[in-house]
Amino acid sequence: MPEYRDAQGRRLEDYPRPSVAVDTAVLTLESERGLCVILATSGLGPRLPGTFVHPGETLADAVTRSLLDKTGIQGLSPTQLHVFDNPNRDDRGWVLSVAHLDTVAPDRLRLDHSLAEIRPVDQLPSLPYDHEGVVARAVETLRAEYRRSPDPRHFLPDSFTLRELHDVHEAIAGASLGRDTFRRSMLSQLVDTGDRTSGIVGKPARIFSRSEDR
Amino acid sequence: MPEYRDAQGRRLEDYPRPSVAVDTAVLTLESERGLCVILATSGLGPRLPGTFVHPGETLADAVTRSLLDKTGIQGLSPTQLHVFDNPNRDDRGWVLSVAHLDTVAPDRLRLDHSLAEIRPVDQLPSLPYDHEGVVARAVETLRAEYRRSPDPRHFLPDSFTLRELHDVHEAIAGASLGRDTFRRSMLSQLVDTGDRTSGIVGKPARIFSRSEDR
DNA sequence: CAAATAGTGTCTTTTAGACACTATTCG
DNA sequence: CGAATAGTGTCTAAAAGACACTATTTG
Repeated sequence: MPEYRDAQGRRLEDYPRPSVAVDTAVLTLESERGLCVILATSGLGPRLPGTFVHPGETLADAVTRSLLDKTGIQGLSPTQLHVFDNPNRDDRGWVLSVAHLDTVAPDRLRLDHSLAEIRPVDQLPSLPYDHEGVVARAVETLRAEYRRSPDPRHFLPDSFTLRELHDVHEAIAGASLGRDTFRRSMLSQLVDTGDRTSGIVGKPARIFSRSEDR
Repeated sequence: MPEYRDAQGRRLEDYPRPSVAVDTAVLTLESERGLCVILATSGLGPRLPGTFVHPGETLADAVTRSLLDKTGIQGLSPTQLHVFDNPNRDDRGWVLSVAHLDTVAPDRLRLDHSLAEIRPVDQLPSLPYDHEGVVARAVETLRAEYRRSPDPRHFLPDSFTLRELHDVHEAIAGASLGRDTFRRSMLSQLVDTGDRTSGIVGKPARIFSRSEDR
């Protein structure tokens, strides 16, 4: 690649540049405690997992790498939320941080408990930098996604009952949702597999799957 | 400030860092052509106004500076849209670009026409980098804001008639909106000033103002 | 059969949309 | 007065919400 120089004969590297970090709120569901976030616990007190972005990497690459290194989990589909850009937000110098949301289904969560802990989003400890704001944005973004679509983050397996989907939605919304309206709005967005549950008390439930990849 | 060093005794500046740019889709309304975007026209072909972020600046500062320098307009309230982060997106090297949306009311637009032109968002020329995607995101974001609130970007002055508001919403939506439903949904979100229009044909219209700063 | 859960039918309330009709101004 | 625009009243259709009732399973 021919080296670039601007009108003053200078390269990009001759101008001051910020360090760029990523910080990620990984949200998951727990049956008892509802919507939770994963916090790294590496001596300095609880915080969101993050790292500096390396050359040749995308932001999503950096998120995935930081989650593996800092919490032992396999990242999925990081979504950008916001760039925190206060020039004085980090004592170490000029650091921009790109906040992300990621999600992991409870049954796929393999967490290294020596590195991380799981906390309900409404019972957070005090977090450094802008991390409490990141969690708030992550929760609001996830709620907006689930208002539009049955299970866009695949918290459930490929097929599931309406009851299971209802429980997921209530956990994410942090509120109860009304059986009738929920059923009607979801039926039009799901595919009936024709199968039924069996082996548990009560009338067998229809088993549905997502249409396309919603 | 004591100089920061990490566990390897290195400073932040010892690690590779990207250049960080901002690019902004400034949207405005024209009575005949509807929703439009401002394009810089500086010899290299039309493109969104942008600049590299300087030390000590926020991203919003950089947006404001670039708009003044490249188009002669005074920026208002830049909103972050997305970070474009493909490591190879710029020939000059590793450059992240933070896309922004800004808006300017037609009567406050003082454009330097030797530097910039105004184009309807549905009649764009071919744009470099990710700039067509930026415009698309900007338009979608603005439309979402106006679905939720009467005039969050203050395209209209402090007081206005329902007709004027209706025209703004149709221009932004790029579609006609239905007089009755529009009226009903807006009345509950506006404050009746008690004044009426006068001097124009037809029944005088009530003049409303925004409640709070919506 | 009793308890538990799934699913249906139906009624009411709310909201969206259409549209005719009235009201008030200018020229 | 006629053209133009603002505002109201009312009807219908669709959606949201409540709730009783039926259906089918396990233990």
